[in-house]
Amino acid sequence: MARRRSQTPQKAQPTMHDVARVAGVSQMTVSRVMRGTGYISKDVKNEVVKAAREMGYVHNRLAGGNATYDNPIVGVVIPTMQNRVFNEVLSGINDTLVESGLRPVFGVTEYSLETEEDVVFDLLSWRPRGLILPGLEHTPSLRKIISQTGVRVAEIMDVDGDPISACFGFSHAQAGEDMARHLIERGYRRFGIVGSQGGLDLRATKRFEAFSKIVISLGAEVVARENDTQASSMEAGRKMTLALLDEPNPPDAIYYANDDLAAGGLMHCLANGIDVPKEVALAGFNGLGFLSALTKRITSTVTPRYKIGADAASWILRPSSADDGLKSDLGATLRIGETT
Amino acid sequence: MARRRSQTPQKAQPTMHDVARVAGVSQMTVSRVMRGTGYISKDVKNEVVKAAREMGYVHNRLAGGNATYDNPIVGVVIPTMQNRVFNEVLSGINDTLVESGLRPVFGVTEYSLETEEDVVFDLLSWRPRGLILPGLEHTPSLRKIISQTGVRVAEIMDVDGDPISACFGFSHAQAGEDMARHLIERGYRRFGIVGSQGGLDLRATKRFEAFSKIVISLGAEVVARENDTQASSMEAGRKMTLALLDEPNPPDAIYYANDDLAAGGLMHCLANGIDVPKEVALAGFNGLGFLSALTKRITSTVTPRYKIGADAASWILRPSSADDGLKSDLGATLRIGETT
DNA sequence: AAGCGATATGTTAGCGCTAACAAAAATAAC
DNA sequence: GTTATTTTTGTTAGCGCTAACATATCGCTT
Repeated sequence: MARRRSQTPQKAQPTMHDVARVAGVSQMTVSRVMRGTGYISKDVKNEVVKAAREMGYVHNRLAGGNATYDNPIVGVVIPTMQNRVFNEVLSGINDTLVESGLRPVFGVTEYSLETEEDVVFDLLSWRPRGLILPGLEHTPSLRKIISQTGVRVAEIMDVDGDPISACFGFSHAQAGEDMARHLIERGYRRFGIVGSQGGLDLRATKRFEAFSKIVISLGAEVVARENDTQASSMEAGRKMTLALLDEPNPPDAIYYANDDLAAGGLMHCLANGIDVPKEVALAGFNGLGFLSALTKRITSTVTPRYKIGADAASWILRPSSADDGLKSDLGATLRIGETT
Repeated sequence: MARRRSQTPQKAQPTMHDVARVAGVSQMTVSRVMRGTGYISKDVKNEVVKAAREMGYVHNRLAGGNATYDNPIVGVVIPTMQNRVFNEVLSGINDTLVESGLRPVFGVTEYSLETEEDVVFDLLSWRPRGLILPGLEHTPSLRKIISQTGVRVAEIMDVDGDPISACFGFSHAQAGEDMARHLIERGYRRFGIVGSQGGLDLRATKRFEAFSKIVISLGAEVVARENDTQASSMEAGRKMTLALLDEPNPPDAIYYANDDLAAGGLMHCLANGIDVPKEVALAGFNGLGFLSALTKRITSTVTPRYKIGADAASWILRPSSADDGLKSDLGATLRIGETT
């Protein structure tokens, strides 16, 4: 077994050298067997695999990565873990990476660009093969360190702006505009807007801005806004809907930052005998699966969450940098339900 | 800048040696500054930090970890990403680890013990400081490699069984029993059981078994079961509830594997004018926040998800192995709502 | 002014692994 | 049967970093 310079927290692990001795070959041969590269005879391979298994040897990719400057990991930054949207994005990323033998290492920003900076710096210390970041907005320091290290960066969820190298998402401005036009067409004129995260969700803000702009340009108005500082949830949606509809001149349609908030709104109406969409129309965002389980199908914008993750991951995996400046708009489509 | 043996995928990164040359000190001094250990004079420290920042130097923890046999990472294995329960567990893990400068590296098993084996093996190749695994059930090979490597393992979500070293969770048997007693006490006698993941969720199975046992021992019966192979969701819950209640002799109470399924059931009843709990009672599991946003508060068992993650992570961080064999029952409490 | 502990920096020898090169051994070509 | 080619193994040097062990330098006491 490997000798140690100092006492370790764990048991001393066998090294390739140890395996090599047991299998009666050179350490390099063990290395080749482990990586499955170069020429190895069947017999030797079996011998090595057997010895390794018996000894409980686990290939040390850290040392390997150190020797080759290339580690099979990708740094993944997300704004929050408390949101099922990112579950699906992460699934797409994870599935794609694992297929190629890579692993994601996560960092969470809690919607703070300053935290994002710290997180990215930390993730870079793992010398990842690439980075996946949320959105196109970043601090100057972040941009600087990215360009200094030359790390491959894929930005996701948004295409309204200029990517560092490549971005995968859809246009939030377009989504907001589409929803505004749809609601106006249906005859609604007095709009409420409900968000969360205290406006830190920059993508939601983009949707709301585009939405408001169109609404106003078409002669209607945004009469009320609610923006909780907490994380988005059905509870928050229900609470804010109550607040909005309790006012003297309530809106006739509410545009929510996402489906959870909208579903909360629907629950409020259901519980209080408010007719949807007669008394008030509701529209969400994301087109999550659970909407189909509610009593009324909520109008929403369906976003390609899994695909965004999968595409971003496979772009990172692609060695070519020919497709720099790539703006991949995966599209978001309005899905009209029974609440508008 | 560092010389390279071969062309690299990324730009050549500066090394400590490069920073040292620019700052006019030895490489070891840079190492000390980066890690904040040993004696360093203010002037030298500032000089080094400045040089590093200008050059865009990022500390290479891989090489460091290789030299010290100790990497600030923890391998985290979860059954699925498509479940908000794990979001909260992961939040607890992540918050706790990040506070101590560690990072989680994830693996997903999709509820397969064989996949778990592969995932753990892969995670071990990062020489993590510890491993967090879901549940107490694992394959023999998995157990073998764990004991051979001596890696620190925290098992989470369950305490019904013997942990490898320590476990953090609650008793699913107890939770199932509590729910059974509550429902029996309320007068329900004909039970339906609704699960998902095709029975692969071993913890749900434990709850259902304890539930059924108590139900039968108290003279009532389980008249119907539904167990979708898909992932758990409101949609699946609604669909299975329909199937259950469409039969000739429907149950008078349904015990769901989790809140999403139960909420789906409530939606089905709501949409079809079925009185809850008069015609049928519904009970979920987990006590997720969104339950409070529904039209009726669903009876459920509240589980300490965040705390499970946080406790498991801080146990990994604790160097002492004195608390081996630790079984930390964080408790799950019945929360009676309006659906039973 | 010598002596001392505390502070501050440098030197050396690796960590476990892989790229690159070298050298055998097996096979094919003629 | 010899040479060219392919397959199989080994040797050497080094990745970027840190533990352990020097070696200075400083401030302070007596």
